[in-house]
Amino acid sequence: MTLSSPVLPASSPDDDCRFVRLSPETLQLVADFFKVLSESSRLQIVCALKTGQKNVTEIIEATGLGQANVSKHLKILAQAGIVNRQQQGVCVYYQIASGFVFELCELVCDSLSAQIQQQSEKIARLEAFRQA
Amino acid sequence: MTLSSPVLPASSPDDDCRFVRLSPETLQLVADFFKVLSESSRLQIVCALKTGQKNVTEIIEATGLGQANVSKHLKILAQAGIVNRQQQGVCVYYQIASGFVFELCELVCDSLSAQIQQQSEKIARLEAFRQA
DNA sequence: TTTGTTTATTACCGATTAGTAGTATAACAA
DNA sequence: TTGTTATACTACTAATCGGTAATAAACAAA
Repeated sequence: MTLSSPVLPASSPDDDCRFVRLSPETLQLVADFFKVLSESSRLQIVCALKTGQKNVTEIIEATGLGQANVSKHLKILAQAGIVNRQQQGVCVYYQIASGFVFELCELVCDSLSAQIQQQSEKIARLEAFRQA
Repeated sequence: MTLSSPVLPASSPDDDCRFVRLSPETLQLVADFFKVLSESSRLQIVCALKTGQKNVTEIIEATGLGQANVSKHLKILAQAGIVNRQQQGVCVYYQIASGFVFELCELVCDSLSAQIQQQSEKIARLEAFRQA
């Protein structure tokens, strides 16, 4: 199951460039998904849920964010399919819908680390050159 | 090379939850990276560069975006380390810095496809239930 | 020099959004 | 019923951001 859904074009086997042919509408969907993850408050909430489901109050305590704020962000995360909502009596519990989010975040972390590593090596070389 | 850089905490071998322990500052870095990819115009530019390097004029033609707009987005993409800048005479050529971006986008595409697939199956079941 | 081309930058407008205070609603307990 | 707790919702403000027109700078060609 990759890109065989009705709205996303199918990829041919000998084509490693399927992302190039995506329509503007599909790109907008992808961009919208990235936008959900482009707010540190929402990433904080996602992190707080990594160890298991939490209700809203527990999320508020874990993140230090305001109640209305958390509620708003949870709605956005739920609409994006990143978290699931489950009512249990008075409380509403939220949990990560798929570990996929963490895959994404760790890929970005790795990339950022590599980038920073490269930059510091470049600076070190420049420094060595300046000394000589 | 994963998270051994100075600013990002190292992960212990038996820990598959390194993302949980990231500091707010690191989360902000990750969020900022996602924000760069959260605009369909920038994704269009990335797509246009998938087949190889292009100068600004070629990118403008490929995407249909305005010149000032493309220039601004290219600056943002370059600052994020997603594209590389290379001056060749009068023209400035840009190219994708790492195929990593496409990995990310295709992961999101796959996830969105799966999501849409699930939703249409759910609707189909509801429809079948309504008919009966 | 003058003209045209390529790219970057600045200033501005309109739209979006994060955070918050206040309010509403729903479930439960006393 | 009354009060309390948990969550959601509704303006509202301040800040951010995308798109664009205008300008500038660098360079090539006539």
